[in-house]
Amino acid sequence: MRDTAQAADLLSWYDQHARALPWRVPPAESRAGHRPDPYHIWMSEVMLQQTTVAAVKEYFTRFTTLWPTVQDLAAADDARVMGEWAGLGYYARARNLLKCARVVVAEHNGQFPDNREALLKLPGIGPYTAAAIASIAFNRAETVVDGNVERVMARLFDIHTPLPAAKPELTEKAALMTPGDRPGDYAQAVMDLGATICSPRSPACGICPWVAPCAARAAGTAAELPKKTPKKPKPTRVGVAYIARRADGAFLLETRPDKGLLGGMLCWPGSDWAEEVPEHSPPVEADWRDPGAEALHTFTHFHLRLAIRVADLPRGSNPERGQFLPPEQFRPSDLPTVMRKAFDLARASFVDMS
DNA sequence: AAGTCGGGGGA
DNA sequence: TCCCCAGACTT
Repeated sequence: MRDTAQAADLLSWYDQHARALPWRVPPAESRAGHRPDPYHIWMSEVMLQQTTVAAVKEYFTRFTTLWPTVQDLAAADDARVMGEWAGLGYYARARNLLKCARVVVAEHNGQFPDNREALLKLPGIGPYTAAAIASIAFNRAETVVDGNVERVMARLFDIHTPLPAAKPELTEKAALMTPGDRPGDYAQAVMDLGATICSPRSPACGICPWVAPCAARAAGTAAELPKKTPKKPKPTRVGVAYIARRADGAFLLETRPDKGLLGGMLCWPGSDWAEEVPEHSPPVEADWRDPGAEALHTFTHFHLRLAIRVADLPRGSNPERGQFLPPEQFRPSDLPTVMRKAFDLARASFVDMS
């Protein structure tokens, strides 16, 4: 039942068209038996969860430069790692990244497990990432099922069941296609195919190595697959953020609790976010002014209109919330995007800031 | 099974 | 605008 001929067709396409990526071992070297650093594969795969290759590249280079080994990362300061992750989103990934690095060092002698089952036990590693590390880093015949693979399989077999209900069936088909030879290259090949040729809107069937066996191509349904169950509309929430600067240039900031939205991230103190601005008081008594602009931002499941208040504080100021960060310890790039937007709008209100 | 959790780029 | 992206985790 397993189809090795089609896998071979895809692999020869990959040998010619594999994208050069910072974490990737090119197919020529892979065929020669050279394996990538499991630490690099793990790092890239976690960053790539629901995130585009283009967005990940810079972060991957930065992280692996700052922390070249899993031991380096395990020893890193939490706030530093969260700050470097700022802007990439899904911040639970960064918290789990650190947890996972520390487990690998403490319980696995600094070596990533080489099989799917053991990898699955690690924080932040789910079915996809476990299969990706096992196949790509250790060349095990595990099947990766990401958004690309779901789309490719739905088309290859002309499956009209909507996602996520179709996931088990698509996973089964993907497993049947996975070869015993070069499974790591095959995993990357099938994802490259989905990313470059079997694209969501207008698939380039004319140059697809799998055009012959593709059932959706024959049926003329490729562009409308995979079907997905409709998603809910996003409500709008509102809130207020308070940006205060002390006379010595220190800003009043706080670190969010690990759980929930923007967990563990450096943020401006403020109200909760709801349909109406919740009852609240500013983090410190001050002459708050309104810069007259709101930060507009869209999260996964709601839109946010974040009003801003700005104040200059005297040296002896005693806030009820947050802590002062001196200017040499405050990098705006450590803020999640919505908070950086708010800061950019507030800058103009501090007359002596550019 | 459904909800939570970011952000950006392309159509 | 809307959709998508090398998903994981919680409820």
